[in-house]
Amino acid sequence: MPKVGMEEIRRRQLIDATKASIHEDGFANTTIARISRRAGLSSGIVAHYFNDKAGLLEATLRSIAEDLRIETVRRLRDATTPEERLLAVIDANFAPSQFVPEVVSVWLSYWALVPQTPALRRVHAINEKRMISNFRHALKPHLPEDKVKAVATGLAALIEGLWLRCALSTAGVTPEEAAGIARDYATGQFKKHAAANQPPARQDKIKSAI
Amino acid sequence: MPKVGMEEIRRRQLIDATKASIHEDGFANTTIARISRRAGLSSGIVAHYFNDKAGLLEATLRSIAEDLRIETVRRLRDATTPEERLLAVIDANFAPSQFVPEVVSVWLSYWALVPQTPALRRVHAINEKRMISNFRHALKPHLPEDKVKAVATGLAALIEGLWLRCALSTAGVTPEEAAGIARDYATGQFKKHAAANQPPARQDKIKSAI
Amino acid sequence: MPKVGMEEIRRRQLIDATKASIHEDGFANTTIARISRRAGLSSGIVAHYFNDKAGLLEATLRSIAEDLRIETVRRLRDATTPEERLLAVIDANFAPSQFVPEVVSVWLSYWALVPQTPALRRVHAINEKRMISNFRHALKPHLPEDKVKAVATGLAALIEGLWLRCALSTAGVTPEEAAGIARDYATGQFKKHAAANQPPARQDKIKSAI
Amino acid sequence: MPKVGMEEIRRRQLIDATKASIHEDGFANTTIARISRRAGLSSGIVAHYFNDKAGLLEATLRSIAEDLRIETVRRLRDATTPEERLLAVIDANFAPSQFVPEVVSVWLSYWALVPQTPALRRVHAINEKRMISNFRHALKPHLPEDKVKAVATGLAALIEGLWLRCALSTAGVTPEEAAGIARDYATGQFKKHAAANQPPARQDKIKSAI
DNA sequence: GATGAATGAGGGTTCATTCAT
DNA sequence: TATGAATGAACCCTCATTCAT
Repeated sequence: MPKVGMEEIRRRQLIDATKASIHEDGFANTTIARISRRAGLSSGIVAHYFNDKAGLLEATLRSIAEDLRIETVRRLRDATTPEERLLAVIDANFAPSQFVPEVVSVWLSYWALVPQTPALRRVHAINEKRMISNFRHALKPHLPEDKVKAVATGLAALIEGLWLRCALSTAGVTPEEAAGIARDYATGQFKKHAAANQPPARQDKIKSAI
Repeated sequence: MPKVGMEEIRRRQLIDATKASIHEDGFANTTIARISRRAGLSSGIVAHYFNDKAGLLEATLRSIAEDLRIETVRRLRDATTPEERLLAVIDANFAPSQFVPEVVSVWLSYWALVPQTPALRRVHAINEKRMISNFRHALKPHLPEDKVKAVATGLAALIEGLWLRCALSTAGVTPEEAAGIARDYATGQFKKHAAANQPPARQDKIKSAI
Repeated sequence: MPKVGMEEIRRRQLIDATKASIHEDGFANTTIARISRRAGLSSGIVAHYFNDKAGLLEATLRSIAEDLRIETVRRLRDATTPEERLLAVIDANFAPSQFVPEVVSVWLSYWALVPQTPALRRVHAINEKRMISNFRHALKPHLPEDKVKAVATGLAALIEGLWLRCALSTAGVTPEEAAGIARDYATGQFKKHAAANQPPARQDKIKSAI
Repeated sequence: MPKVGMEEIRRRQLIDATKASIHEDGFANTTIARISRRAGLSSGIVAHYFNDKAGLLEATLRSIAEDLRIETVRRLRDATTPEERLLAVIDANFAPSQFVPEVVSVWLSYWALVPQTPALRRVHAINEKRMISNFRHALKPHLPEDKVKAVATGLAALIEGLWLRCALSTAGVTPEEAAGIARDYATGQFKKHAAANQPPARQDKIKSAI
């Protein structure tokens, strides 16, 4: 008599153990044996629930990507103006649940795999598209058409660069500092454009929104 | 009597082959067998010149770090004002020799190893310190003391984030776009501060420098 | 649910195959591949049960040392007089189970490793201590204090020297011949002393015991 | 213009370095690289003078066997009676030049190779034959025909067993103790037989010879 | 006579995978 | 549903050997 709901529990256990192992042991030392030991399960269980080591790794990436998505969606629900939307997306990326070394270590490891792994490439492309899309929508009303892409790209790059430092710097960056830097970049871009092309009132509004 | 000068040639061959393999095969698939085959040499040669696979990998990282350092130093020689120095450092990071997928892939792979590899950790710490130090010196004259650190951090993050996209994006960012985004961030920070705290003349000077 | 009791079976299989390989292939040619092939198992099995090749080799030495210990203990149970004890120990060393080329080859190989292998050094020291201790106890009642050590050493040396010949000589020594030589040495030592220091009656008793 | 006499010098250097390496590094760690480094020469030199690693190893064994032979021959020149001859052979085996750990380590390592190495097997057989032959000749006049072989075998075994202890025992046996034990064995065998089959006068003679 | 750069076979080891239980 | 024993391919590394100089 198979227990119901076991599948979800086991999958969660294994994904969590994978994250922990990538962070603490390093990706190269993340083996099925270590993962299953951390999860308190046998090595065979991975094949049972994920078919493959690759399957577990992919599921783990999907998991953190999903966490970020949820964090973003939740904050976007409360945002009404484009500015608020922009800041909501930024803040989601530096939410405590995302800007912790354990999670960032996973992102970092996966980035290194993306170029050569078709499955991860697809997942990554989707994630990227979503983030950029969010930024472009929020930026569109305030920037000239030809600037939108560059700023959106810059913002995404800045966020990932700050994540990187979170994982790599011994004297790390705090989530608050990181969020501050990213917000600063966004507002700087807004102001610059507003000063040249828009009435001052608009600029104030932006400021207050931030 | 053995041939002289072979050592440097062989080391260069192997380092180049390592870069190529990391980029094309992926770091996880970069084996001594593949590297030496690419170099047109035997597998034993790696032990001969680098002791270890780890030794070759470390030498490869040192190599690209050194290339960046040289690129930076060369540009700094021609820079006279702080602004020019800042832009020189930015441009060095997007020089054609650095902003190519092959080199960026190596950076990417190494980032993923840094947290668990003491030797790479040291190399990374030195590189980081140098980059940040360059930025802080260039930013100091134009920004209030308490802003310098954040902007320097943001600039470094932005650069590495743009490198990341170079490695990961199928529709990649061009070096020119990337450099433009980074310069834009720097000038934005300058302007913002100049507008508030400095005479307009100063601002013009900045603009012209860029 | 894994099969129970497999561990002991596999360990025995591998230890036996190791002995056979050392004897037939020579220690230098005793590889994991050969051992496992002899055992009819895969090469990975060694790591599974012994961690290491070194672990298997150490276990093999412990095995033959243990066999000798058991053989000795069993014979000592039936020995009542010191003379009987002495002969029991001697006979144990030439028991059919010990004085066969296969087992002696293992002893021989290990002797060559002892000086440079701390783990084996410890095992060897224990074995030596036990053998010498057995001899000293048995010799004590019949020899003057200052002779005991030399005779015990001589007896141990003689036994190991006879083992050596068992392994090296094409026209080998038979267990019976070897045991006869060792017994002869022991009784010679007894007699010599008895003739000088003890009443004839005692001497007869020794003779009869032997 | 090739230097004359170089060959003998080089061969000696390499053989000495081989002995040192076997003793200090252990046989398994005795590589051509280590040997030639110890000798202050290049690795290619071994092929030049010994063709092979095997050739060098065989030459090294021949070298210590030859040293023993010379030591024996020298002592036999001064021996006139059979007893003296016997003791001369015994003493040669415990001469300072032979009973040192370095030389004994080499013997030990070679014993482990003899069974599987035809070339060494031949060398060993010759050595053995010579030693046993020496003993038999010396023992013949004093022992009944049927005892000679056993005692000669015992004596050879005892000597090699004592060598073994020299190499393996932490609390080693001194050459003097070792020689004493071996002499004791020989005289014991003589006495035993003399007591039974010969006039007392003969026995005294033996004693004085020892 | 002598070097040491270069080779490549073979070693021990690791580990994802399979499968009987 | 879950185990872990067993496999064997692929890895890194060592090292005897070769050979141009």
